[in-house]
Amino acid sequence: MAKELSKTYDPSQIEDRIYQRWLDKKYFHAEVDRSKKPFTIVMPPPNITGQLHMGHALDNTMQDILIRYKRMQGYSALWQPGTDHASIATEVKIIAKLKEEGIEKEDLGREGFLERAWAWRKEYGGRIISQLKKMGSSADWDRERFTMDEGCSAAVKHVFIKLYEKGYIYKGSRIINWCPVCQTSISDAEVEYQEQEGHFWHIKYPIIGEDGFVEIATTRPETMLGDTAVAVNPEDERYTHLVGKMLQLPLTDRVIPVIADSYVDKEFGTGCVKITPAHDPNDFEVGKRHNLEEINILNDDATINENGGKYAGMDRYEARKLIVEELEQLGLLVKVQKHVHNVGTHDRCKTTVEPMVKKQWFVRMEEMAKPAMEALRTGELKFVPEAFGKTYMHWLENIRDWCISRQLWWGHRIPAWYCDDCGEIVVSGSEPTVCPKCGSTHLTQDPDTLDTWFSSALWPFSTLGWPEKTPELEYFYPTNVLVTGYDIIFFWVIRMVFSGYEQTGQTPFDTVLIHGLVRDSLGRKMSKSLGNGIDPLEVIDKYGADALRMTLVTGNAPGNDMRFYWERVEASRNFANKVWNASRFIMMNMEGVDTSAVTTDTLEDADKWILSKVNTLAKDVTENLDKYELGIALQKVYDFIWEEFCDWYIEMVKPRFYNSEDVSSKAAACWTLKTVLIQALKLLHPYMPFITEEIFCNLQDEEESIMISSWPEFRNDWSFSEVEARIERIKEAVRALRNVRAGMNVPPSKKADVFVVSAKEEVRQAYETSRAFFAVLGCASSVTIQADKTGIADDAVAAVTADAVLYMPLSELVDVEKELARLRKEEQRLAGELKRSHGMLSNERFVSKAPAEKIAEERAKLEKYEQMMEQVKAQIATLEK
RNA sequence: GGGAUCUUAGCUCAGCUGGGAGAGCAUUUGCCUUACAAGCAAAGGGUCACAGGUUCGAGCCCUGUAGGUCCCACCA
Repeated sequence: MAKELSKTYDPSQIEDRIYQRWLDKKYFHAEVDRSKKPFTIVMPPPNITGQLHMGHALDNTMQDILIRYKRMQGYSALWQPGTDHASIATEVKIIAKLKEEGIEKEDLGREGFLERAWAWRKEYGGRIISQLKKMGSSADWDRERFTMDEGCSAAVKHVFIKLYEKGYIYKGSRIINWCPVCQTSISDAEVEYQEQEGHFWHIKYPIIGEDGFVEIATTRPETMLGDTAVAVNPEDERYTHLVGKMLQLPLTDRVIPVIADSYVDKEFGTGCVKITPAHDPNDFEVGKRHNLEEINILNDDATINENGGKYAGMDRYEARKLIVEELEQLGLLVKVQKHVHNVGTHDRCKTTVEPMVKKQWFVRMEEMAKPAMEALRTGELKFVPEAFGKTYMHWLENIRDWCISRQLWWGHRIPAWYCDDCGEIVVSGSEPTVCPKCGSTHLTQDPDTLDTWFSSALWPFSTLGWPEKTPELEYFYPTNVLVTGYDIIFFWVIRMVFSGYEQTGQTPFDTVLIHGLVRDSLGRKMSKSLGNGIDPLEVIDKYGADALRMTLVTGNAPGNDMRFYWERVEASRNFANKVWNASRFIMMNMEGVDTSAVTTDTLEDADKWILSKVNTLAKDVTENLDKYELGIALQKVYDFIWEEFCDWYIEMVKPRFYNSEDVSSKAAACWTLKTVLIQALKLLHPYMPFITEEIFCNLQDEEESIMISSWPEFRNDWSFSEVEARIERIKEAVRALRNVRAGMNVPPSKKADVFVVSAKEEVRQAYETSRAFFAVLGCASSVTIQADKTGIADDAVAAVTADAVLYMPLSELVDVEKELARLRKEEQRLAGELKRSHGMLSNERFVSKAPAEKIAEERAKLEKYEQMMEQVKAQIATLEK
């Protein structure tokens, strides 16, 4: 039975209660169900250190919309949630917290530190999940996973061992990016380049055995301590005579050769390049080609090490300053130029990274990248919007081996042991007791952990039980759509795809739906340092989760960034209130009305019109959702509810409740209101789950929840195109009336007699059935429908529509001159339309080439405008008399 | 250097396979009409960056130009 609803919608009273009920009823839980088709989304696992921000809010809203939609369509819809251990991010936080307590990481030791880390996870790991719940997220929380839980850890080990045995994982001494603050290696993807103003130091290296110098230029003079050659281009005639000569490396007692390598650009700088194989990726390659010694001059904290001689112990920048000074004193500094260049920084802490040669674990990428590229080519994998597929491809085409070892404690420990006696590497799922090579029982496990993305890369299948062949894996995998921001395509999407193909032989998902960033109102990235972030929880607190969700998907195309304005949230809140009040109106009026006898045959024109409209809406919205056009679909629902349903239909129907004794008419209206509202609520539910549920449950008793009700489908028996056209004509007439009245500033309280004149019988018939609307919508005191102008005052105001002229005798209000001006303006407008229409139809090429449908359309328009023109001219003539 | 993307109303943005330019906010006018003033009715406001091209027809497709944003590469 209908209940009383409060006058304004108050989400805070409702959301938590509804969410709890959904949880209690287990609506979010998806089971393997062979009678249904599966639909799966894996949630990008938020970091356990994380707090909900607008990025999560957007990402999860989009996923929730899709999963709710599919669930209503009858799929067994699984939204697989979980959290990420986020090795480096978490470790940094824990270290900071320990520091507050005056404890160093090393004081605790590895075991002690991990205990603290797990305690942290226990304390904060659930925080972001509870925040996601505030958003209304309908993820299957019973299946919540963690990247370091038992299953995911087993999957990680399994993959590591498999790839190692296949030769795809190797340990090697290669140049990697080193963060001196976090004291760990990082992958190429984690290096962020920042443009910085630096200097270009030109330095002379003396040639041994002759009076002369080679001039080099560098942005990092301190690295000269690790120089083992100077290179020139083999085709550079300026220097060919120097190749093979030896140079004295200043400030050291090292002697280094001049070598020839095509890597050197003749045009750039002096054409001579100092080669530091241990601290520059390009130099590293050159060094390999020429068998140069790699001299590491840095400690892990970026101070100079013992290889730097007297500079040992100094910070890299301190050493740089001193070296430059000393070179100057020696007269070896030629000049210093200002130089803007890109400096690699660690994306987490923004520290300038140092390329260093270190022994690390790598994943060989070349082979695994192939199926990932092929997937996009064949269309097995697609991006929405498509353009991001190019970004994906480009990265894969230029992919380099992935450095996966991290000098951290929090994470998956690398399952490799070294024999203390013979150095043999043993990779194994469990701790080996003897060295298979020498039989020694002294084995030590590699201290390093894996890049956090190594486990995330397995997320779509590890969460479903892989490598076990679970029913879930078989049923829900491959998943359907992955929703994420464009900023983590490289980190995550690509790695999931190649891992999916390598481990399961299939793509992990067929569609990647990309969204942009939520920026502040000035278009800046929301960031902690700027302090311009808006807390989604604050928005929910003030306006409700539905309003926030709606704001995040309104008027935004996939992949585009959006700006956050509080005004937009208000607009969303206003819409929620509109829906609330429309529902309130319906519930107030359906009390005691028996609708059991209503069939589509007993419906009136207006009823059929709105029913037909909502029917078409269902079809359109479904199509848009299937194309991931979430914003467009919502816009359509919004327009329908606010304009068609509230502003037109509800107003049309009021007389049937207020002044009518016609019980069957009232019943038809009531049935239509309720039916159409339910359809609209269902279409709105994925976007605004709370308010739609609250209303749905108050409105009817047959079903217990909108979220498990069925998605509206197009039905032929609800399609009335002729009635639709008829009512649209009536709306046009009402609008024309209102327009005229507003133009003369006639207040709504001033009612007027309305005469509808049309020579056509069927037109008069249509107005006859809709005459009541003119009173309620057009402030008419009476409506007279007739075939000609008999009995209508000459100075009555005329509103000309396509099929009729509506006259209002408002003599005392009418300023004839102003009225004539208005009509002349209308005449001008019509003349323009007629000209355009005539032009098109007299264009022989249009008539011969355009589709027949378009031509017919244009002819109909022409006819309409001709009729209207005739009427306007007649009215002008009448007034001019 | 390579690539992507954007340029549409005062502001922020939509605009699906080409067929008479839309929304929200803001502005102006009139309304407390018994669901809603978080509302109702109406109005003004756009050479769709610019120049070519394809087409019967271009905001949409192609080429170029200018400006903005982002990503990749990293010439020491």
